[in-house]
Amino acid sequence: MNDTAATKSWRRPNDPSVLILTSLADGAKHGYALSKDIEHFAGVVLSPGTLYGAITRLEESGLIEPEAEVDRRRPYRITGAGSIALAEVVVDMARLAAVGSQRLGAVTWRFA
Amino acid sequence: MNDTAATKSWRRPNDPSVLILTSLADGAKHGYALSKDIEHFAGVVLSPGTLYGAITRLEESGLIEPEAEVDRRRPYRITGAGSIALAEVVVDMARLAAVGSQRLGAVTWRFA
DNA sequence: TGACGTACTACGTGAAGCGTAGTAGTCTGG
DNA sequence: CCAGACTACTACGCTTCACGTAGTACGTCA
Repeated sequence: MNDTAATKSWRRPNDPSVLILTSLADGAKHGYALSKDIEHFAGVVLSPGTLYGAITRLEESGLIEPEAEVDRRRPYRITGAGSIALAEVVVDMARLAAVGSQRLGAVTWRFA
Repeated sequence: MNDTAATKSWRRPNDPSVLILTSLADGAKHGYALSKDIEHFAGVVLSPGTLYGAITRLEESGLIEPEAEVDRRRPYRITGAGSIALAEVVVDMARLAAVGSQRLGAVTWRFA
């Protein structure tokens, strides 16, 4: 359907990548701030290994890029490609959620 | 937030499990039919290894259960626990998609 | 000054995605 | 009537990633 080669290569795994992109979508953040933000909006705590591993892979894929290091904070910002990829994933997730709820038969929709 | 122990243990990986549950949500199907249905509604082709591996794990988790084998078709049906789990995932996905689209700033919503 | 919060790096393990190959039955058409 | 396509799986192996644990280091506040 969609699924460009680039998309496929990083969308494969779970979702820490998606969570990171989502978090960066409203402004650059460094690792620790990311983990706090994600914990806040998704209720998921990513351990350092997961977090920085995913960050490294996202950077290698060109979906996020580092800003100038301040103190020992290394902030990252989402790239254009990253925004596009995130948008695609968001649409896919929404569609899948729609199909799921439809097939389950009228799920009570409540997201705060 | 939510995330019961059971949920966590199988939600970890990617999504073939979610796709399978979604597909089974509107009726029992055997492996091959599943793969066709998933290809149809999600545009994703799962290779046998992925498909039957995920099926096995879902069965071990009690989220789906086999029906009587007819011919050489082994149909599976979603269990109560499976429906609940799927509903949770659907809500999570929808919420994540909502946050993502919000942060991206008004994504054009179009799911056929 | 020592405990706590911040901000990472490094490393190892296990599980799962994914593909490839192989088996076997059925069904269709030339 | 047999070759090829479709159906429906099983078995195996590779690679990647999630995830955790441990460790380093700096700042701050009591």
